Amino acid sequence: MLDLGYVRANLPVVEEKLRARGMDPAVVLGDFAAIDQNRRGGITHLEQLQAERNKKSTQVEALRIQAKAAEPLGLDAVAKFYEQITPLESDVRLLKELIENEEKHTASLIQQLNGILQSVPNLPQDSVPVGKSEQDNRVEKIWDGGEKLTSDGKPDTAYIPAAPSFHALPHWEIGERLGILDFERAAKISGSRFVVHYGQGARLERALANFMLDLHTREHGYTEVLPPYMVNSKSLFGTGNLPKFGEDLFHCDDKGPYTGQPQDNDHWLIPTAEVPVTNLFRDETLDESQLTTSFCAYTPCFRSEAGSYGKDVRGMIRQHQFQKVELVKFCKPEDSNAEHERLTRDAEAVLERLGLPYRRMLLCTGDMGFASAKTYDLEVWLPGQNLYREISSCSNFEAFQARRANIRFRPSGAAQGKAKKSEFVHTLNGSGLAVGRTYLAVLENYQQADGTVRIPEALLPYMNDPSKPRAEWETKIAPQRHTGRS
RNA sequence: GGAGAGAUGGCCGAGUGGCUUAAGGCGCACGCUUGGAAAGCGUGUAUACCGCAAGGUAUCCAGGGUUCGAAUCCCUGUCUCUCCGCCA
Repeated sequence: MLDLGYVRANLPVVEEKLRARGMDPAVVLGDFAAIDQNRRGGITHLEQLQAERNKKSTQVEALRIQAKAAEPLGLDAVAKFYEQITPLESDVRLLKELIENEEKHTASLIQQLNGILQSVPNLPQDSVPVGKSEQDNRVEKIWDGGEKLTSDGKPDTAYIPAAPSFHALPHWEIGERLGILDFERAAKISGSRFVVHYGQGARLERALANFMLDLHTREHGYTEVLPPYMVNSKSLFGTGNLPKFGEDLFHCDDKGPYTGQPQDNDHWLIPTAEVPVTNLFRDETLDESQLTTSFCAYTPCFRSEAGSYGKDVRGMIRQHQFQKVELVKFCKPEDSNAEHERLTRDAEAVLERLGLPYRRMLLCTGDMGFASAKTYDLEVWLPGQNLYREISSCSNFEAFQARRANIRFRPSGAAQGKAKKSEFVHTLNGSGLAVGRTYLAVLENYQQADGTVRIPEALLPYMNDPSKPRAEWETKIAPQRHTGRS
C-alpha cells in the first residue's frame, strides 16, 4: 500500500509510474482526489458533531450533580435543574442520529478510498527499465562457472552453456527412468500438478533443502524459522496477496467462504514462506537495533495455479505443492537497496556452489509483481529443455508491505529529548531457492550419457552417510530397484 | 468435546455507568544532585486520523446492543489459561 499523503501530494508521479507498469491511471485511481477531499470534509464534520455530543453529555452530568445537591431545598429547586437537563438530553439524541448518518457517509468514503489505495501496486524504482513484458527484462549477469562478459565488460547475452555430447533429456524423463519421480501415482492420490519422490530422489530434495539452510544460516547470517503452513487472511493482506490475488491461493473453508474482509481466524495454505515470515512482526514496533533482521525458512508452498491450465503441464515446473527455502529481511529504509543486492547474491551463491549455470534478470516495469519496487529474477539453465527457467525472485518491497502489515521501527539515535517518531521498515524477500526447481535443474544439468545423474560435489555430504569413508560414498543417482515404476 | 477463569498502555496491574483527561508500579528518556556512579528527587514517556494552528476525534480483544453518557451493563465471536475427556 502506498502512503495516502504521498499519493495526494505526488499524483502526477504516481500516474506516470502506473503507466510504466502498463496500467491506466484513470482506471486504477478512479475519483481518488474527489473521494479523498469528501472524506476529509466528512471526518471534520463528524468530529465536530462528536465533540458537541460529548460536551452536552458532560453538561448533563454536571447538572445532575447539582440537582442532587439541591434535593434538601425541595422539589422546585430540583425541577429547575431538570428543566435544563431535558432539552440537553433531546439534543444529544438528535446529535446521535446526525452522527450515525455522518458515520455511514464517511465510512463509505473511507472504504472507497481504501479500496483504491489497496489496489494500487507499488511504484517501480527509477532504476527499473520501463517495459511491457518479460521480453523487456534486462540481463544483468550470465554465470557458468564464472561471469560471462563481452570485451567491454557487459553481460555476454550471446553466451549459451555448452550442450552435452549426448541427447539431453528433460527432467521428467530422467526422473521416471531412474524411478525417483512418479507423476502417475501422484495424480491418482492427489490430482494433477503433484509429484511423488522415491529413494535417492526423495533424499536429493531433502539434501538440497539442508544444503541451502546450512549455507544461509552459517555463512550468510540468516536465522532459521519454521513457521506455520497455514495463515489467516490478515497475513495475506499484509503481504499483498489479498484481496486481489485470492484466486491463486488454496483456502480452507472451515470458517465459511471468504467475505472479502481480512480475518484473523480463517485458514489459508501459504503460497510462500514470505507470508508467515513477513507477518511475524505484523502490528509490531521494532527497535532500531533489531534491524537488519534476516530470516530463512524452508516450507512447502501451495498454489492453485488457476488460469495456467495447459501451461507447463509436464514435469515439476508448475506444481500445486513445492518446497522452497525463502529469505526475508526487515531493514531500515536507507539500507534496503544494499540489502536487496546482498540478498540476491545470497541466492546466487546457492546456484554457484551447485555449479548450475544461471542468469540474473532485472524485471521491467510491466513484469514486476504487485508489491515490488524492484525485482531480480534468477533463471537457471535447463539443458533438457534448452532454456532458462525462473528459480528465484528477489524483491525489494520498500514500505509497501510494512504499511499494509503495520510493521514499524523506532529510531534510537534521535536528537536529545525529541520524541522519536516510529517509521515503517522496509521488507525484502527472495527464494533461496525454490527446491523443486533446483532439483530438476540438478537432474538436467548433471545427467550422464548412461542415464544416471551425477551428484553435485556440494551435496555429497548430504546424500551420503558421513560416518562412512569418502571412498564408499555414492557419487551418482542410479536406477532405483525397489521403488517407483522403473 | 465438557466445565470454569481471563483479555486494560512497552511490561505488571487498579478500575461494577459520569471526579478516567485510564490510578499506582516497573521499564525507558532527559534534567537536578555527585569528584564519578548508584540511590534519591523532578519532568516526560501509545497509535492513527482531521486541522495552517489552537485544538479535536477515535482506540481498554473484535463486532453488535442498552443509555443523555460505556473500559465498566447485555449479546455474539475470537484468542489465552486451568481442569476433565480424546488424541500424534
